[in-house]
Amino acid sequence: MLPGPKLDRIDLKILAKLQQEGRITNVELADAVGLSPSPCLTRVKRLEKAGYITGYGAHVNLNKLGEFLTVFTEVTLSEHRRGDFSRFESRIVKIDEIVECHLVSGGYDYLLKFVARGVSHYQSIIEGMLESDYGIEKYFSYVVIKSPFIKHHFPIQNLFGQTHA
Amino acid sequence: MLPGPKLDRIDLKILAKLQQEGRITNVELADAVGLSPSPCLTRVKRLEKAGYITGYGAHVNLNKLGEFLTVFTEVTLSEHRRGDFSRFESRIVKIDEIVECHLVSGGYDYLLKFVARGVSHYQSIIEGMLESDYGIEKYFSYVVIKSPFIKHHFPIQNLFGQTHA
DNA sequence: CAGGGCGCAGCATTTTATGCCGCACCCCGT
DNA sequence: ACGGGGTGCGGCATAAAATGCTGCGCCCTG
Repeated sequence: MLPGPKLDRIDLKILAKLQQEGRITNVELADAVGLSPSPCLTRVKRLEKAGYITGYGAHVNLNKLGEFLTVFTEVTLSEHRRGDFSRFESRIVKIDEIVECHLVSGGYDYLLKFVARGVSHYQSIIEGMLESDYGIEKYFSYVVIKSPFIKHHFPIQNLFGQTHA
Repeated sequence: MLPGPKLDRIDLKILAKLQQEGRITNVELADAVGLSPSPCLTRVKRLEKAGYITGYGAHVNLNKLGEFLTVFTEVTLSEHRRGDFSRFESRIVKIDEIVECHLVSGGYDYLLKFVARGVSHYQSIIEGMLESDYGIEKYFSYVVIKSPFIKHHFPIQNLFGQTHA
């Protein structure tokens, strides 16, 4: 038994492949994982329906679109009661420019990732958050100068099997 | 052939759509952006070739695969000479478990994102980096407890037009 | 050893991808 | 204003892929 309840080796190969080539044809995918198209498609549909695959997306090169600003922002909430977290989360998810939200352990509460037109745009979003009742005690911004790499996939092969390969 | 004004409104709609539905059929995409399939496909191919679209990927639900560890790590290099940065970057890109690398302004140099099997796995990777000559002066780890949301797309519509729509 | 269920390959049909063609529109030069 | 050239679009024909159906072999179980 490899992973959780119902994923075999072939399922993992499918996930790994689709993670890196999301628009591969089912015919090619089937060949890559050693199945014929029919059962391969069946598995993909099953993985989608079961929630292992939550969607597909093109990787758009932001830098080619223009000069935009990416910022990682550390946020500390002023209160840490039941509800303060969910309230904060439910509000920021509506802000398009906040593309990621992580609750972390350590010196602060949330690590957010922003994508904005520039510093003034970013600043206006932050100010809006401070003025409204988001429950923010303090924040700190780390402007991204460059992203040497962003792999759009995690190492499925390393997360499994590595121990008894 | 300057890289800027090569994209018209339709191109942006294509990018926005593919960002969120990377496996949409060309027929549906064409309909969504108001073109017939032929010119739509031509544009997509052009956007891919020109580097606006760098690839496609499935969004795999890591949590459903098991209990894994995601960590954001702040790294400060010991030296900041020409070459120290590129050397560091060229080495860490080879580590599968490091899925993102951002050079930031502020209190440290790099913000890295790790995905590992657990703390011991993460620790072994970090130790390997410290023992080898990566040029790391110090680091700090922020373990991700939960990721309330990760949008796999940035707000193309907001980054444009908002100012002169 | 026999019965039942599951997953796979093969096949037929529908849908999509892709390349080709002629037409309309726009920009330019005359 | 008129004519020529280039670009991009829609329509059409063909190749390829997606999809649903069917029968077979394997494995578990009694």
